[in-house]
Amino acid sequence: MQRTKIKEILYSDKLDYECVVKGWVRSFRNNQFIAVNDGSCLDSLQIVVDSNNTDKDILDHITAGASVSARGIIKASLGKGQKVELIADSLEVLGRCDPDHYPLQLKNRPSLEYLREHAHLRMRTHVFGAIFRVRHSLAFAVHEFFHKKGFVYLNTPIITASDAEGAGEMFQVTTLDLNNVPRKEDGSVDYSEDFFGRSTNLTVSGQLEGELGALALGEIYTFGPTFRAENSNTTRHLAEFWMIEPEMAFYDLAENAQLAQEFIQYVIQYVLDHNRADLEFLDQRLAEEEKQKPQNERSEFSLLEKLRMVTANSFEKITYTEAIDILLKSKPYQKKQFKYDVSWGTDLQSEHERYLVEKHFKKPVIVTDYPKEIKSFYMRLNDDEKTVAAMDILAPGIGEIVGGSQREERLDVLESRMQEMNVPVEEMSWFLDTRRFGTVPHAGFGLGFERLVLFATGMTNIRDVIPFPRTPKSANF
RNA sequence: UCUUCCUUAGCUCAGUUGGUUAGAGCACCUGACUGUUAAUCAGGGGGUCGUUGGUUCAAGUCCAACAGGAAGAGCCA
Repeated sequence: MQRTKIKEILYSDKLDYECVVKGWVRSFRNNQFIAVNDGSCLDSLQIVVDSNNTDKDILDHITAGASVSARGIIKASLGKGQKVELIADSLEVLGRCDPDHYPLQLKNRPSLEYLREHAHLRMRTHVFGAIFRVRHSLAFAVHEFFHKKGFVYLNTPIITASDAEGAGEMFQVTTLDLNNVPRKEDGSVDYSEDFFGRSTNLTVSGQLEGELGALALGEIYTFGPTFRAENSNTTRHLAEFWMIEPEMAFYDLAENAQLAQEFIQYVIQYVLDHNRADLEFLDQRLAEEEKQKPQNERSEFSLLEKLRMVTANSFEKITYTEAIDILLKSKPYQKKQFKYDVSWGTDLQSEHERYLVEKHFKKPVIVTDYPKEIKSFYMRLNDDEKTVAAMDILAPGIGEIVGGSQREERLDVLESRMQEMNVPVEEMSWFLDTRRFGTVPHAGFGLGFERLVLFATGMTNIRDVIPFPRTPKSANF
């Protein structure tokens, strides 16, 4: 008999039918009730066993973490905690779980840090089960959103020879023997002997290749792994993360910002519609965590309230110049509570972004038109020649979740910007070809998928929303 | 990379101004229990106090270095 998933049983009104259920034991109560979870949903199914008529050897091995298979009839539950339960006719232990050595003792509420060190098993817990089901739904919604809009999913290379992307330190990819590196006469490494015949790295962004796609297919998006070898030790940075990068021909900055907002609202609405139980559980988890904090640090909204606010309201849209004005007039600035000074021309610091998003507007904020000196060479120069058509979307609790811009499509302007910022023009000739041959105005943005998952789940550490986090000094599993 | 904090039983954490044999809850083991809901009840076992060095009559407690972890900053998504 084929197994039935627990989700199907719990989310259906059907009764009095026979089925087979397989999963992992969460708890065994009163020598009679086994709570079994199979990962298909947050809740467990209660299996009722007649212990007088069950082999003692089986009963002795019904322990937390053991895997079991049970066959029986689904009945309306006599107890109060659940609607239905499985009255078992037969019960089998598929895989024993020695409770003395099993690292997950869920009744002890192990800390997130402890679970992080046992990442190979943490997906069996309520919290991580919920997180990774929400993560899946978000990924699915990303593809659905772009597909419905007619975007082409483009796979940009993971290994790249371009070192001019300028988005951060790169991981080198090589098959050279590091104990015996071939050298040229001048002592430098001879990369002509390397696998690709040149120096290569893991990608830090698929944007430049994405632009090539957009200037042929119209609208494309990438969704793939991205690598930064920065020594960043924060709750919002990973060395390996997943980035979504749409790139659109014929879009200007305003259309770009509009798309980004629509996109975020769509995927959040998708999980509100499809992951209700998981989000309610994460909402409660966050509420309990908030209770531990002092009153003035607590969030005034619950997770579900925050998510509904994001889908229901337009994001606030301001220019960099307006943001500086707001900050200069703000109480913390006038009371000299900011650690960093505020002045036109310098980048917004975390404390400034947090003030704008969490105190002033209390919702996601799109900041546009930054000074050209603090942004990348490929962003389109505005007519004032001081600012570029850039946009960052700042989210409460996360900070920068989207970074994007209208791209510089004018060959002469782009070349002079590259020279100003010491970007090797010759090496980038393939990129400049798009501007030489049939250039068009276009725009795009990058969104850190894990930061989106952070926002949707209310988790606070990015290492808890990716199954196997890679951070400096840590690449286990 | 910088700053600050943390490391005591399998887990979560107490441990006073340095002072005898380092505690609790849960988990675990033994037993009881057929309507439990993180089941409950009775009994039991379990510790090189992160590592190394130092101060002291005496260090879980004070000092230093190292290791691991966390928070914040910078960089960014």
